[in-house]
Amino acid sequence: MNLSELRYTVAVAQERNFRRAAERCFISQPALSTAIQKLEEELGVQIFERSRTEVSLTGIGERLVEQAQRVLEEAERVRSIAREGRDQLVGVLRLGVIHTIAPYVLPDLIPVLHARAPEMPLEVEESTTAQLEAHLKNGQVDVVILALPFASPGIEVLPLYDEVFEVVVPAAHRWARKRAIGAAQLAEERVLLLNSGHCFSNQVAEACPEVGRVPGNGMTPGNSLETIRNMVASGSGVTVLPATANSDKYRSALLCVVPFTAPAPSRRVALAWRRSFGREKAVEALAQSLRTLSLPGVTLLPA
Amino acid sequence: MNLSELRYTVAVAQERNFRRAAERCFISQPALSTAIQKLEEELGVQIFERSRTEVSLTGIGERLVEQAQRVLEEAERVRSIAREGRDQLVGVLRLGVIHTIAPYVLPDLIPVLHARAPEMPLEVEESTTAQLEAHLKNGQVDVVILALPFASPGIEVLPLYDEVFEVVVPAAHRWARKRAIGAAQLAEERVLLLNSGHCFSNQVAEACPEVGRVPGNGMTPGNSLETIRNMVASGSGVTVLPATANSDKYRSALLCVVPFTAPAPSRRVALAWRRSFGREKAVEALAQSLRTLSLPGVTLLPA
DNA sequence: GCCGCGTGATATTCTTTGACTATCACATCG
DNA sequence: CGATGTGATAGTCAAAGAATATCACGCGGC
Repeated sequence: MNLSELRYTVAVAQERNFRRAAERCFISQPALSTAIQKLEEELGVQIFERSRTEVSLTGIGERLVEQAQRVLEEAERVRSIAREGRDQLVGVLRLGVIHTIAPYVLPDLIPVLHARAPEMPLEVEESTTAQLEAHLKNGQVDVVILALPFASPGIEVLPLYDEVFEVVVPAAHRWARKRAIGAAQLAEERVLLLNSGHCFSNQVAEACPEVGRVPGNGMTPGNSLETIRNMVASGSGVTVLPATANSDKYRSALLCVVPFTAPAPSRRVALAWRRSFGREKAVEALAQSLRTLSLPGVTLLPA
Repeated sequence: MNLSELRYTVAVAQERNFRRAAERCFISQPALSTAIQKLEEELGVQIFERSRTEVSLTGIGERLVEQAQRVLEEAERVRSIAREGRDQLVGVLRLGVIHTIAPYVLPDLIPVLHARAPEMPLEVEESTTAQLEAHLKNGQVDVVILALPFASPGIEVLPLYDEVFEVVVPAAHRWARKRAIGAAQLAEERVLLLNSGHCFSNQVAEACPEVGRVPGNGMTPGNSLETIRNMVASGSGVTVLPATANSDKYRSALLCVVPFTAPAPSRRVALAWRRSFGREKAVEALAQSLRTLSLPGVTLLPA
């Protein structure tokens, strides 16, 4: 039994004539006859009574045709579901974002992406790179916004922009008026950083090796740069933040942002997704949307 | 898209592993892979995400699999309906019977046939041979009980039994005490018969040509031999009835039944059905049931 | 860090299936 | 009685579906 046979059966039932039914099915009459015979044989039941003059349904044939129609309708719904799903910009996109990017990029990103792909709701997971990598691989998220370096088998990576780091000190700090600060100078201060589960802390430590030598650094619990910013404002020390975390929105009278002396340390932000994730258009829409945001301290990479 | 592809898709969705799914479908893994690819291609949608390590459903894939299952369920119901219909002794049998047989045979036939085929309800149409032939050919009835001669293209005929004719006269009639009456003698009397739409009247007229010469004969309106019997009881004339119409059940003090002198005229009763009517078992059950009735004046024919 | 294992994809071959054309057998109708 | 229209049958062929053999690629153990 296959869908063609059911389609032919319904056609014969409606036309009550093999030739006309065959025409309607775009096949020859013998092909139709043998198809119906094959189905009747397989089902072990006579569906039609053929006299020379006319075709009629047997009692059981009537029930079978009715049910065959139901099968064909449900099959048609498969096609219609597929039609709906054809647009890659339709359907939930599960997006992972590292803690040190999410709060500073998502508020701007979401409206832009929504304008570009209005039928693609986001489900956002904010976490660490390690966690997001695992969830990316097991399919719990589809695309991740993270900082390089990052590589993983089966995972595609698209670098998007570079973002400089900046020093944040209390407003009353002796560095508050400085034009720029060298990385080595950070060794003089207590530098508050997120714990080492966060790539950003490691990148700061790498860019400013002197920081690592100061005891008490890098011990902050929690996952939020905002906590650190508050601690700095309260005079617990200084910190280094990515530029997007220092946009006007986060300005405070208690804090001063001071750039690094050139070359300022920075991180490269990228998208990552499973190579097998089929919705390239969705990834592209996300990348384009991120590129159109004008974020402070950010240099776009060529597409 | 065909049912196999849907079946394979559901299997992969359940196993989340092409090899195991292929095994469950009794096909090779490559065959499964290509089948799924073909379906995805046709639908223009990716159903599964294949990483080296595991298979998972895309968003649209989940909906498609669910719908595919629905299609398969409905297809399975086609098979189950066919299974039910496989028994030819299940389902309505539309039976046509001529007026001069129905009232005398059906009351005995129905319980016997019901015992033989309890799941085969009868729909009975009582009519003339001409009308029944038309209804048989256009499918309004399936099998007909009638009197020979009868032949029609595409119609199968099975003779069942011979039934003698008998003369019926009022109890006070001068023939009431006779042992037998010759056909020619009927010319002496007013013989009441059904109108010529009924084969029985014609057969009587043929067996007793003298009857035709008496004016006023064969004019009875209506389709019932009982009307004629009542007319005879009331003294309007005499008549000829088939033996089954004279069983004990219909005996009356006002009437006497007198046999013809040998060789008594008779009619041959038969079944007729469309050659294309597939339920030979149902016809056979009907024939066997009729043979087991012990009807008066009836001689069974060899099967 | 390399090798073996398990995964799905691909290439090639072969069988099966579905469809075509040509033709038949049969009933109907002028 | 021949013309017409019906579904069935015969013979042929191309396309679909499946099998075997093999590949490419992650992963996990040593």
